[in-house]
Amino acid sequence: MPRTKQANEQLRRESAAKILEAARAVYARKGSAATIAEIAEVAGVSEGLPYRYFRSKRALFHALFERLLDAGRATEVPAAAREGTPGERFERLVTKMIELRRVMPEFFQLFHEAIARSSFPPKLRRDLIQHGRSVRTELRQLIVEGQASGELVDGDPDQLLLALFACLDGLGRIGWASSGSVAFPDARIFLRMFRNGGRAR
Amino acid sequence: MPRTKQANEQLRRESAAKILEAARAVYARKGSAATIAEIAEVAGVSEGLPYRYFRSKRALFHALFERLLDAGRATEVPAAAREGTPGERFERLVTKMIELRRVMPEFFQLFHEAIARSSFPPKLRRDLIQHGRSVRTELRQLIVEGQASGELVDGDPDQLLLALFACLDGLGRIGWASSGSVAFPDARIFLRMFRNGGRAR
Amino acid sequence: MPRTKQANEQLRRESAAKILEAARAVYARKGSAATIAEIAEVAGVSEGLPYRYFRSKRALFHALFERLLDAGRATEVPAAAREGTPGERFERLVTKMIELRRVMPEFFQLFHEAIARSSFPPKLRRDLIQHGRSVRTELRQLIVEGQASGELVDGDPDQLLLALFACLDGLGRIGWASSGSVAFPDARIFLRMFRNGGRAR
Amino acid sequence: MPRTKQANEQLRRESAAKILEAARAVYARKGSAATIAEIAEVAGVSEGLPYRYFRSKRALFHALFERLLDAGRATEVPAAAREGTPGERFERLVTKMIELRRVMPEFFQLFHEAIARSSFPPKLRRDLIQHGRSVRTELRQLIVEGQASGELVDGDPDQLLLALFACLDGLGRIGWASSGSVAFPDARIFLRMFRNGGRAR
DNA sequence: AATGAATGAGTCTTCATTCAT
DNA sequence: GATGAATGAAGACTCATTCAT
Repeated sequence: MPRTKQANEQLRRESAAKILEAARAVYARKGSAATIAEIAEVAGVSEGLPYRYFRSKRALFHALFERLLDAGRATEVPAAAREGTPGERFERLVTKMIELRRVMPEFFQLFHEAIARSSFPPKLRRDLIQHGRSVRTELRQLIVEGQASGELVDGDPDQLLLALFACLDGLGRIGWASSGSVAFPDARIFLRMFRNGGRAR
Repeated sequence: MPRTKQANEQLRRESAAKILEAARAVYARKGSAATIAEIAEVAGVSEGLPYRYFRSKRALFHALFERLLDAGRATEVPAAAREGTPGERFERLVTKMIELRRVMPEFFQLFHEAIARSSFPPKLRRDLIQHGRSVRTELRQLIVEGQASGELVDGDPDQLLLALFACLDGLGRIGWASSGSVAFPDARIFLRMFRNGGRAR
Repeated sequence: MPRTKQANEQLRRESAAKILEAARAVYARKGSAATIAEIAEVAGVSEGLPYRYFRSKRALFHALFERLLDAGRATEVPAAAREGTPGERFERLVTKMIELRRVMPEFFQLFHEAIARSSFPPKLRRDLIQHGRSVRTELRQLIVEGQASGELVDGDPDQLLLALFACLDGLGRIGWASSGSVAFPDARIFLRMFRNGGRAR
Repeated sequence: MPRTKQANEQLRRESAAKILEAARAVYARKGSAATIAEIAEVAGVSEGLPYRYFRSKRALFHALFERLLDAGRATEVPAAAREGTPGERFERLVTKMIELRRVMPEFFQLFHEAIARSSFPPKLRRDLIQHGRSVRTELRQLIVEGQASGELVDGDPDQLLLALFACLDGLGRIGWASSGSVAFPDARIFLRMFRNGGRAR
């Protein structure tokens, strides 16, 4: 007697998940030199199975990346729209972004691959870049407002933004390399870069 | 009539240099998906020539990386041992390190590949990690001393060190991605993270 | 409660027939690039079912071909042995063979595959060739007799036979390509090749 | 010292020719089930070499087919444009076409594959079909004219055309199967189908 | 009896590496 | 010293076939 529809769906979902998870793990270790054979081995399935779920190796990674992108978008966007002074909102948003680097470093790793490698799926790449740009725009706006209110340090907003993203990128890399096992610096250390130093001003 | 010894030497050195430079350029664009065929084309030599100078593709990249490592070591190490208070030496060293990220980002890109990819030549990897560790140790020492002298901000030195390296990593990535063409944040922005904000200002 | 023996038999026969029919349809479209997956889909059954009825893909096609061969044999052989002059019997037989090309072109398509592809099941191939040879022998005999009686045109009987089979092959191809939908030339056109044109007209 | 440009070109031409010739031979035997491995073996080269000359297996066959098409076009087209009555021109052209089936049956084999298999390269397919259509049109015109002049037999020109192409297709198949080794029927046998029988008309 | 998820051997394809010139 | 045609091992991908349900 054939399996029930539900049982089959369940099986398929589990297999696809196993393969995606294995792809993530192997990709983390080997980058785009990851082989299907190794992914299959890590997933504990045959070499052919990934092709029943993804048209090609490329498509498998595409699906993986899209999933990460979704996860990233889901958490990051709503964080800024809140009450409070510009400085408070800036600090809250930066703290949130640092936390994200700790929790899901794959997303940010991916972000950089997408920008660096021209072989990356163009649509996904555009999405990622668009996403990055919108976050950047929002942060710059907060910096300018925070400077006006005297909460944030003076200086070229673009330089400050660049410095902030350097820190964030670096944190993403640390998170990626250590997979959450290593200590992560406290957000307040970074906020000191931006807070208007002392009352004397 | 054969060429003179010197002329031959000269030719050899030029060819090897052309190939290494091409390898660097292609590696920057394609990562480890770089092919010998493309490197040869960029270098303007035949597909077979790289094998007269390097035993294998691996050896070619090994040589490339070693060269970068040498360049990195040459500039970075001597910079710290100098007179001045711990805080001054710390700031000088950090400024220097930031400058290096701008000038030779390949080196730092390489550094991270070495750590991330298990396929990296082990000896070179050890060298790189050793180098990183020594820099790290030196900086940690300076932080501790700077805190003692009241010049640097209080807090867990390891967290501060981690934060510093996050910034440096991020700067390396920015430098690598933009190949020197984009604005680079001023070192003083980062130093604000570490300077004891209260009185000394 | 199990189904009755008869009901089961019935089911089995229907499934096998569905699969064979689907195999024929897909084979017509894709040739030996036909896949079991597509045949199953066309038949509206699962991918695994064909293996309950046929040991292998090869065996499935073998069964299909054998069925076609049976059908061909059933209609073609008895048609010739009849009364009348040799010329009349020749014309009757040729007309019948032309008609067959129109009605079941698969059989003749198959015939040629069998001869051309060395991968064809040898036993079936032998049967097909044997069948062809016997038809050929009979026709040659009729040509010789028809020439003796003055009804058929003079000339090398083997050349005439070859010409006849060229026409028949071509008609088979036309029938195969058009699947019965296109006009088919009248048998009398071809008979003109063989009829002794001078007096009897 | 490197080979001269000419020597290299010579080598390349020879290799490409060897591979194409092997492809033709294997394709004749196995159809589209031909493998690159076998083609390479027949050509006496490595499995990888075909890919230095053709982007893919498909492209290799495409090149092969195009070459056959060129050869076919080169000989067939000019044959008709000549003086003489329509009947004479018709007979000359048909004789020529029959001869072609004997000399280069691959071309006509190909023609049918192109029409039957939807996987065939579309552009090439269009070319082949276009070529076939133009020949067909020309022959039909000659039939109509020949009927008007009383040289050719009466009857539906389309049926006569169909009968003619059936013969030609069949002859192509005979030529293909036997590779020139077997006797080929005389063109005059076929012309009898079309010649207006006797003076009595 | 039937299903369809899973397997793995066989092909296509790429590319580091060799070698005749 | 240099070239680039040729090799062949490794990796992507397909699909006939198996098997748990």
